[in-house]
Amino acid sequence: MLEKKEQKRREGLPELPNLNGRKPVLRFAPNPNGPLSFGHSRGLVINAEYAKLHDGELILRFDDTDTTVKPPMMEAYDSIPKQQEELCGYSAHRLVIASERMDKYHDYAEKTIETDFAYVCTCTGDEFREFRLSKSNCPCRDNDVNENLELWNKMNDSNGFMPGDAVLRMKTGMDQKNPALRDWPAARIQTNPHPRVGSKWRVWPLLDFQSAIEDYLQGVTHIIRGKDLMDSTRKQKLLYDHFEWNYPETIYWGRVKVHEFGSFSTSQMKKDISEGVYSGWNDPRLPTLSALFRRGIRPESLRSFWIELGLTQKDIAVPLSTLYSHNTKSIEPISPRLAFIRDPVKIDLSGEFPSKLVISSHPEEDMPNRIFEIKNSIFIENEDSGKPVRLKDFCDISENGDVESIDRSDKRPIVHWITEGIETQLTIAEGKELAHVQGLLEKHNYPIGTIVQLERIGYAIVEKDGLLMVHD
RNA sequence: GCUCGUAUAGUGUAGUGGCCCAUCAUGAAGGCCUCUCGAGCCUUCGACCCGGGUUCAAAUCCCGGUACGAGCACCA
Repeated sequence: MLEKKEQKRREGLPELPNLNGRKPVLRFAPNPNGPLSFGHSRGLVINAEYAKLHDGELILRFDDTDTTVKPPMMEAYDSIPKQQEELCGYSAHRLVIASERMDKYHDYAEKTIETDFAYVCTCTGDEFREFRLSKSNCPCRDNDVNENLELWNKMNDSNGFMPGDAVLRMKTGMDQKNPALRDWPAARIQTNPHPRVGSKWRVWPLLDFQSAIEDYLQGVTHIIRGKDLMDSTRKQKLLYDHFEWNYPETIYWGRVKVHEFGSFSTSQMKKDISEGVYSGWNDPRLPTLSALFRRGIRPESLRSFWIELGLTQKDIAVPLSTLYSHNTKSIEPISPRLAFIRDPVKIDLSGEFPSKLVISSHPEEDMPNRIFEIKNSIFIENEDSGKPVRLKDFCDISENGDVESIDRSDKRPIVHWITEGIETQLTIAEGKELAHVQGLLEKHNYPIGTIVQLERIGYAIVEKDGLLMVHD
């Protein structure tokens, strides 16, 4: 009999391919040349969710094998694990630091040489590019194993080759259809000291080699990576084939662009911060995780945001408002209401009205009440003045401040107001600019870091010296 | 140049031959509720890149276009 298949909308992340009852081992491998940013949060969230979903393991790996182009930043080794935990809700099961596993990479590099799957190439980059394009062998390819071993030693010898003089190449074949796969480079010489291990090593593996070896050693079952690394997968598979290892399942995603963030690179941010363009890594204008957290974007919002975007290979552009709508859902129930009066205008009240009001801090949730002692005047925003309005939770007044009704008597606009307040600055990150709005903030004693909702304005977070806009 | 990938409403996304005159979210418009321009609820708008082919039947398979993106680094 034919079974009717129920087609329901799939919720959440798609199934991990070829799991076959295994507990998956996933990894996220940032370069600690700077702190985590919005882009990293995708990899973190998706990998961590899968690991949690299937009771598997998450590996946090520092791919810190470049001391020249992307020199490691020591603080990042501390800040990244902390932020990983904050974002994912649990800390990674394993922490791997590539620079401390160099002996393994060297062992395997030597194995590739000994098994004649690698050779030391002393051609220049330009020379090799020609060979690659013309599918012709470079002269170094004919070195025998012993020659290669000798040259390898010379790469490792501080009196031997200098950076740029020689690289180790995998002998994948110059006749590969895909030019990217032709005898790809696996290791090169760097003499800049590494901040963690100094000058202990001279020959450092490149990503395709280091990552491939480490994934094997860690028993990684599933790799989730950008589709820009598709050729990386193919290169690594050739290495796995040589060692007769099984390559992990690989899932790719496309590029994500957030228009409001424009293009930031870690190195550019680093430069701008040192030049004082930004106040620090958590400057609200920056797309770093610390800035987002500071701005009141909650970890669970980032998680549901990325899960909803899913794992398609499409390159997508998402407006920040999508992230905000996720965030609103999580902060709305916990945000007490406060009045913030921009451009305040004092209104003298006349007529009958109570001298004390107790107003709730949230329309639905149970929160401590706000208590107002009302004297003879209140403040409203200039924009709301000059017309009859309803003071929210208080009374109807005329344009002159005559109290016309305690109960709501008509459909006049409802405005927020305040008896007295503290001169406060609200900071708003608008693209690459910071806008500041002065106003009178209702008295409160919420601690720093509390997200409040400024009535009729939006959400803001309490900072030491004022308010920082979350979003509206 | 070579190689690889992707194409469903404004934006994301579900959907792997019939349940799809296509899902959900977000957005926009309107309404309800509410003493916030917040939250919630309701309604409406809006899409299968193009052209062939296979098939009784295609968003789903095949071929060819087109568009966009990526790799070919001594970065990750």
